[in-house]
Amino acid sequence: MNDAQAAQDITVCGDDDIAEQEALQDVLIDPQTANRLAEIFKALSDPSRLRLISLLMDHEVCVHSLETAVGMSQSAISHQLRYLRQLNLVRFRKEGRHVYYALDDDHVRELFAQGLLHVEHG
Amino acid sequence: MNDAQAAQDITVCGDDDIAEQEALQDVLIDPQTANRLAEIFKALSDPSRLRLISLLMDHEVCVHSLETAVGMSQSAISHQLRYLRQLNLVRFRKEGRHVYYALDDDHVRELFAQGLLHVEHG
DNA sequence: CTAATATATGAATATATGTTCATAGATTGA
DNA sequence: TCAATCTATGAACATATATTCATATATTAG
Repeated sequence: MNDAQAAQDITVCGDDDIAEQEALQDVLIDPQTANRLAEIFKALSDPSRLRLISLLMDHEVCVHSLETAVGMSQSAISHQLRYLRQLNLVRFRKEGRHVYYALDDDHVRELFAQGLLHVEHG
Repeated sequence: MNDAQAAQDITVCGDDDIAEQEALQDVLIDPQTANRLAEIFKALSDPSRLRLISLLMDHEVCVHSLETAVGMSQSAISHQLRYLRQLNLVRFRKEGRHVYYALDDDHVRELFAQGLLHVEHG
C-alpha cells in the first residue's frame, strides 16, 4: 500500500464523534501557518517566475541576460524580480550599470528541485 | 558556504559570452515543464486550500466535517474540492449521502510536508 | 410521498495578478 | 555635457481567482 492509499485508513465524518473531530484539529494547520505556506508556494505558482528561478538557481545573472534567455520583456522581468525581492527570495548586487540577481532561499531551492523531479519522472 | 551563497559562484551577464548564454539555456526549464510545475504549486498557493489539504493528508473526511473543522462555507469547500479533483490531487468515495475525500497525490503530500517543515522551523 | 440532509453547481462579484506601455533614474562612454 | 545603456517603476488593462448566493441533485428518514 502506498502513501496515497494509506490516507484512507482513517475516516472522519459526523460531529457526533468527538475524537474524530479532535483528530482533525490536531492536523489542521492554523491560519497564520497557512498564510506563510501559501506565500512560498505562490512564489512558485507562475510559469514565468519558475523559468526565472530556474536560471537563478545556480547562477548570478544580470537582468539583460535573463531577458534574452527567457524571452520576456525587460519590464515584465523587472516586475517579477521585485516580487521575488520583496519576499527575500533573491538577492541582488549592483555593479556599474548592471544588477546581478541570484536565488537566496534554500527552501525555495529545495521545493523547486523536488517539484521538478516529480514533473519530470512520474 | 551554504547552498544559497553557492549560487553566486557563476556570474552571467552579456551576450558576448556565448558559453554563459548556453549555460543558462541548459538550466532553463522549458515552457511546458514550467506550466506543469506551476500547476502543482498553484494548487498549494491558497491558504484555504492548504488547510483543507492538511486535513486530507492522513484522513478520509466528508465535506461536512471539513466544514466544521475549517469554518469555511459548504459551497466554498465544494468549489475547492472540485478544483483539487480536476487536478487529480484528491480522490472521493460516495457512501449514502456522504462523500469522503482524501489526498491522492504523493508529490503534493511531499511538497506540503517539506514546505511546512520550512515554515515551522527556520 | 414528503421533508430533511448532504453535496454540487452556475452566476455574480470583488479582489488579485501578470503583462504592457510609457517613462524615470542611474551609470557609462564619447 | 550629451547620448546611450541598463534597470526600475507607476498606471492601465485583461485575465484569473476565491467566495457568496441561490439553486439543483441525490439520498435517507419519517
